[in-house]
Amino acid sequence: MEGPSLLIIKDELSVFKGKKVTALEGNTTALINEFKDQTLKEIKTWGKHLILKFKTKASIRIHFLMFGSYRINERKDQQERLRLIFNNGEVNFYNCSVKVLHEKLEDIYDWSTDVLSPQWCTEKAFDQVKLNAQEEVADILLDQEIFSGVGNIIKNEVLFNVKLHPKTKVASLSNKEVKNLIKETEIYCHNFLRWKKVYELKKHWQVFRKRTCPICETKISKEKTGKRNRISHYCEKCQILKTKPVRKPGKSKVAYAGKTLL
DNA sequence: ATACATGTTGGAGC
DNA sequence: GGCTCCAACATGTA
Repeated sequence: MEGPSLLIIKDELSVFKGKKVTALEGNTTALINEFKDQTLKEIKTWGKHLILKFKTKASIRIHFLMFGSYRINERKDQQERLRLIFNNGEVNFYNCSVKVLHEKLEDIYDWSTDVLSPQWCTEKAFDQVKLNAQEEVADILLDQEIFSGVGNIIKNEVLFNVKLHPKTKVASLSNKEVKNLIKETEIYCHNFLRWKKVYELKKHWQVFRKRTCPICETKISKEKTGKRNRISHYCEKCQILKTKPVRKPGKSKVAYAGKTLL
């Protein structure tokens, strides 16, 4: 479940805004009793976090991880992790992480890193990316402190769109390329949301779980990359592995480490 | 049908 | 203390 999907859930849950929770059920180990008879004040998201904020100021945070799911006014044939019953209906969450937050949300969340937030700040993202020069681009896009909400689908599709090999190091990119990467990530997140709303997200996948490149028909490579060890789907022909040219001191000629120039 | 994957956390080990 | 690695969680899909 990636960031854009949470905006859809947030929207669907808005029917419960201002309603009182009459009962809570489920096998979560989080201490949720305090929310009985409390009024849901606001539904927020931060990246992949779904935050249900109550009038008391305490919140329930849901993270869907890889296999989380939910149903509104409907139950799956499966033990729910958390069920919230309101007078006008109920929501069920499955296989997710549930956490109770007592902190002020502004104290623990920085919405300027949330790609889909109105507060999203591309300049901040630029600075953060530049601070991680040694990282591979595939790893940096999954960094939730920089690109909150970006998941592996978005990562792979964005890297294809900007024609960068997932193992390219940030240090090998020009400032212009970094800015472009950030802008394209923002654009793809908005497209993801738009496409998902009309059930045509998969139709737009170009490399993620695809067999061949839509441009050159080369077989899509699929391998785990980077320190995060997540699958990267990419076209080795269209997506360039940029490497920083090593310059010999005092000479303008480009040297290639380890290779003999003939 | 077996393996993999829209993800993160916490603990072990160094 | 900090860093890295890996198990754990759990289920729909290929």
